[in-house]
Amino acid sequence: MAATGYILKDGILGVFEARQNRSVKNRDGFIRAGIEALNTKSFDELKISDLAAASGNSVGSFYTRFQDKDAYFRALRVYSLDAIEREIEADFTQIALRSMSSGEALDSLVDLLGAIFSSRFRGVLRESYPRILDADDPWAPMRTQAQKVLKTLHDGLEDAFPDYSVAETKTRLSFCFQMITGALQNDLVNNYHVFTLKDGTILEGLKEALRAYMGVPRS
Amino acid sequence: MAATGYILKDGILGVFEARQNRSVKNRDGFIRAGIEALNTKSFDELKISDLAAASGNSVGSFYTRFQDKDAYFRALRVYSLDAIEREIEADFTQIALRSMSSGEALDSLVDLLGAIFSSRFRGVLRESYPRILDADDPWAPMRTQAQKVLKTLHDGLEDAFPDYSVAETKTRLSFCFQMITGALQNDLVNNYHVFTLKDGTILEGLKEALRAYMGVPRS
DNA sequence: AATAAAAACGAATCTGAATTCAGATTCTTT
DNA sequence: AAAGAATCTGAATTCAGATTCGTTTTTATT
Repeated sequence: MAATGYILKDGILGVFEARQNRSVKNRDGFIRAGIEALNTKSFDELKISDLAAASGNSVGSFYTRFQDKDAYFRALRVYSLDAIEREIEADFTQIALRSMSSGEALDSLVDLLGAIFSSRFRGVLRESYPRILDADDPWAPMRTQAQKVLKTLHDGLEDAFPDYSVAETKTRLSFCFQMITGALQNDLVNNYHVFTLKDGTILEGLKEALRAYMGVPRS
Repeated sequence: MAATGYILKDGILGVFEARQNRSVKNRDGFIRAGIEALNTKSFDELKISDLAAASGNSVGSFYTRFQDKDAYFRALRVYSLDAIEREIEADFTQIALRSMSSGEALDSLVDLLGAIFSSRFRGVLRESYPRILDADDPWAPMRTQAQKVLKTLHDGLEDAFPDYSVAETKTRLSFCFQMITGALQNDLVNNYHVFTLKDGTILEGLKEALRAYMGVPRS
């Protein structure tokens, strides 16, 4: 029976199955090192030899786990999106939403995405965007997750915006989601902006703008 | 006297001065080919040999004009930002704004940036963002231009938003600007979004959201 | 504890695109 | 129209990393 990793699910293209625990540790070490390094450098700037050094492994052992550098990125992404998904499921629940006003619910969406984009996975996310159009549709789990979040939000709030029909509300919430991810992805790459995630100003701005867009009366 | 190019200003780091017209044509050919190619590929994917072939030049002649591939990108960027700047100066004027309501003025800002992000320079812009933090501060002309646009807007509209003080109006217009560029830059990289620049839906959404954010009454 | 399968190791090899360079050609100047 | 400067050319070179591979070490099985 194959040893099971506590970190990574099986069956990623180009990621070899680990039969011994030491290779699981090896693999997980590379993944941890990569996720961290991507918060400082671009993927192109990562050298296999540096990753090996950082995780106490050898270059050769990298290639016993990953077919090539691309397969390695796939592993980083699967792990990260998976962890993000778990955090969302835990934090963004129908139950929590029920106790909120429509404005607070919108705010909590902003905060949720803000937390994700400033998490330790931000580097992986940043590098994932330019690969969205790859043939294996790597962003599919993100889209699915976004749909779930929107459904959660919408199910709790379909009648909460009196200015708009149920259908219009759905469309508008989808636009809100896109505005938030647009602003945050932008902030990930840039650094000069007046409003930024670093000091929370971008989240404050988004909250106000989205409340206004959804016709939520001022408190 | 040095031959003067009709396309590129002088004095870019690593771009050699052209003394004969054939080298100006050569250089401009490379620049045109690059701007076009970047609407299809990433800068890393551009091969000097392909650029040479596309512009009817040789690999060697590339290096008689540009110190290296980076200097070439700088040239692409200077040329593009310059052309964008000229278009903005021509289209986004105080005079034009005077004939508009505050809502229409906001709309015209969205349209202006939408036009830029879907112009033939979109590839250069896409590649410029990840280089914003370079030591030579390549984005400086863009920031200057943004300030000018905001000043033009603000000067024409400082009393147009009764909900907000003059200072608050300024801050808010700056946030509007950032929302627009965020959404559009995002659209440049991604492709799966519901709202996109391709069909104008993203511009419509932005217009509505920003009007609401600025407290412009519905028409 | 012997054997075989996995895995680790890192120096050597490979790769492919950027860059160079030694003529060959075209301008510019006198 | 000759001389010298500028430019062009593309095959050869360089180079930074990714990838491989022959050995050695560790683990699992008997």
